[in-house]
Amino acid sequence: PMSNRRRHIGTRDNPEPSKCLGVFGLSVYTSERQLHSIFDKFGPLEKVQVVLDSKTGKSRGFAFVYFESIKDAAEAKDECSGMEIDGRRIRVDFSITKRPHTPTPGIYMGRPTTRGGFDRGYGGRGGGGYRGDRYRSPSPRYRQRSSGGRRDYYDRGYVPGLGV
DNA sequence: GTTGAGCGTT
Repeated sequence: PMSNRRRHIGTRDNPEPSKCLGVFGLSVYTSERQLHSIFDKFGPLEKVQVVLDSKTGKSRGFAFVYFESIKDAAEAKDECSGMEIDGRRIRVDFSITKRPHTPTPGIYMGRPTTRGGFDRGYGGRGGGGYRGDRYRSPSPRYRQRSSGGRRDYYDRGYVPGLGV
């Protein structure tokens, strides 16, 4: 197909520019409102959609952010890819899929866990520990706001004035 | 309060 010097467009290797960004590698505790406040800085958003597991209702660890402007989306992609949210390094790209898929008929099609090299050999985890409620950008352009850590409280139902 | 990577439900 086409030329072998050029990869297909619309694949994960070559996402076609879009107003929709895919955000991957998220902590399951990162909420839409967190993502909204982060990506909002680059331009108005249409919506933020964290993909939830149908049965558990928990985040599957990735999300889609819809910008109104494709230009803002491109800027946000460059600025936010590689940033850290809740202790996870996220990857941001133009989404290759547009809309949600039709409901999955089967059971969770998770990857067969070939534990061949991950359970061992990655053992830098001891003592490391994530603080877990901060995000920061690899680029100096992005500045964390002073309210950064408080969003977690909102996400867990804490509302000022209603008592703790 | 999980750790690999992961492109989607109403």
